[in-house]
Amino acid sequence: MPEEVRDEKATQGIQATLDVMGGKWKPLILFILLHEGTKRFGELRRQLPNVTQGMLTNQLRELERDKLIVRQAYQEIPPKVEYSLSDHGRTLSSVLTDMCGWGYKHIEFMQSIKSGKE
Amino acid sequence: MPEEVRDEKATQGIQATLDVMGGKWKPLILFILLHEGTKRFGELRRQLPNVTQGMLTNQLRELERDKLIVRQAYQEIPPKVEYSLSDHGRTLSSVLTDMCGWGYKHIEFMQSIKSGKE
DNA sequence: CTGCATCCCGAATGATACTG
DNA sequence: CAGTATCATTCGGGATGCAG
Repeated sequence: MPEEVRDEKATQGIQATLDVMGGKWKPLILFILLHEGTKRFGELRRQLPNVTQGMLTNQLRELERDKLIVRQAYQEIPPKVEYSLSDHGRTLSSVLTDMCGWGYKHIEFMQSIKSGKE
Repeated sequence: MPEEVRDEKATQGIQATLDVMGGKWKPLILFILLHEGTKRFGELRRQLPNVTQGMLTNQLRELERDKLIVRQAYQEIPPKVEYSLSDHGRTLSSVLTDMCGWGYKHIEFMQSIKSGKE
């Protein structure tokens, strides 16, 4: 397989991952659902003080569309909606963990450089 | 450690990773440098037909700022500049590979759903 | 050959008010 | 409580022309 094609295919995979969890709040939402299980809309909202209702709804809709989370609505008054990771969403766990780990090493690396300069 | 704090820290790491490789062309640039080693500016440009000069320069500058790649300029006429992964940049390899792998599984997963529906 | 500066656009994000 | 609608804003991405 020519290099260009292989590179392009590799990037497709990475791009797909980025498309799915690249939103500004998606990583945090996924992380919360991964570690704390099912959450109601209001609970998520309270745990994400800087996210507006509209944005939260938006991000949740996209995650649902991409089959990473499951939305369960109860037809009650008052309304009640619960979100949880799907089985497919749980397969993101290792990637999420890896990125988290690398990110921390990166932050430390940058700080070590900074302090070394000054 | 309270849940909110742990979540926030976890997200910091993920966010740092996203900041660093989240640009539209960065994953591909990193992948090429990872697999093919040092490249001249013009070579990269030819391998990324859809990226404008300006964007390529931009992305390379950011990657350099984040210490993922090394820029070596030769003071010649005509100018010659080579880019290569730094040691730190190479530590991204496993993350890149993981994301690539998950992305592909995701693409297949979505296609299996689509074909199942129709 | 390589890179910078400038302008421009559309998408993503965010604030606010309203509804079942 | 959960969600929609609308409008403002910010920002990444892209085109073009110039420069060392």
